[in-house]
Amino acid sequence: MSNPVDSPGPPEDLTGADGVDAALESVEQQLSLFWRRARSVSQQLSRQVHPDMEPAAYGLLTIIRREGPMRLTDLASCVGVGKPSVSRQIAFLESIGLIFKEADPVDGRAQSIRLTPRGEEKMHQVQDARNQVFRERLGEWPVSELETLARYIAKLNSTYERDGFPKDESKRDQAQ
Amino acid sequence: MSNPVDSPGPPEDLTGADGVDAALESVEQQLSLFWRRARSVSQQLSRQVHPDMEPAAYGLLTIIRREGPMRLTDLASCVGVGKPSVSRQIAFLESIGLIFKEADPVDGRAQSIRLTPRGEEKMHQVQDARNQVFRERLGEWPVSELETLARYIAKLNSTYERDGFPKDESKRDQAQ
DNA sequence: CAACTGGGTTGCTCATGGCAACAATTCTAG
DNA sequence: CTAGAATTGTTGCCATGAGCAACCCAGTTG
Repeated sequence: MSNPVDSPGPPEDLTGADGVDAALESVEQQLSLFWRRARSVSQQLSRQVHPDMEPAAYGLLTIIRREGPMRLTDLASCVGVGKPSVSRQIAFLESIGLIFKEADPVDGRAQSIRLTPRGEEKMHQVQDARNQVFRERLGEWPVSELETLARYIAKLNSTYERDGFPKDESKRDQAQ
Repeated sequence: MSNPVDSPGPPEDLTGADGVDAALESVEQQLSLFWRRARSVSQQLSRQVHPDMEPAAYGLLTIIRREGPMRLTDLASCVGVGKPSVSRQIAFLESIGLIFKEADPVDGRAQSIRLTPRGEEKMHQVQDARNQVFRERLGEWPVSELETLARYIAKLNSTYERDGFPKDESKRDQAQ
């Protein structure tokens, strides 16, 4: 923002803040639109791949699977929502046998949430199906673009991280 | 339950599709995370810029502003949600005096939705404030990345378009 | 022991959106 | 010209997901 960089590649030679402003506006609008559409798409997708699997639940499961057993609070803070929501989701997932809660031997209050074998299995199926759908939608994209997109969104996500979520306690700061 | 959706041995020809697969998975995960986080961020943002302005309403207003007066159905299809949702949002926006509905002289059923002067004014304020917030968050990004991000998300959005939304036109009530 | 802290759950409410059913209007046959 | 189809927008009912507050239970500390 401070420095009008001589971009070697792209020819967008807009001077500093102007270009940033325009670009920010584009990002904002596209993001806003995407956010709104994403709901129906995500529900649709979830219903395709597995009717039992709620869209929100899938996100939790991927994290648990990727990060290994973790406590509910960590999970909540990782996904960026409050504990109550996660608690309910987890309760549901436990009720259908995809995860189980294991008491932490060290800390009696805490609990390790982990996938059951059936959960692992289902995740395989669902991820397969999801991958297929995504490939139908984005398969024609050049790999480099996909990678870039993933990287940028990850960057976006990490940007949100440093600002704090309604984490229910400790950091319930309300940006004012 | 038994498993009605098992796809037994689909041709897993990963002929060079490995990279695509991995990239798709990244995109999927980041998108999933983003979608989940975006809600709280968006609400937070909306509350900052203007407490009266619901997150969803803002999206509608930007579109109306950009595209000019339009009918409710077009608006709904443009934003990718059903008519009922938009109808309610619009009713709310009208109740707080940001838009008004003008009867179409040609088609008695239709109505042109347009911004009131007050709506224009408020949009200015809100957009200013939003821009500021976005700049705080993304201002350090190189312009080229912002532009690329915007372009990719736009591409993503257009990808969804061709697939159709729950547009509510497809299935109609079957007569008296 | 009591008091405090931190992990998780539950009750209530809100925001958003879908589907179905509806009223009002226009269009299209016969 | 009139009956039925189609379209525009509205409303009722319900589902999902999330937040806040209040609560319970286990550990920690004095």
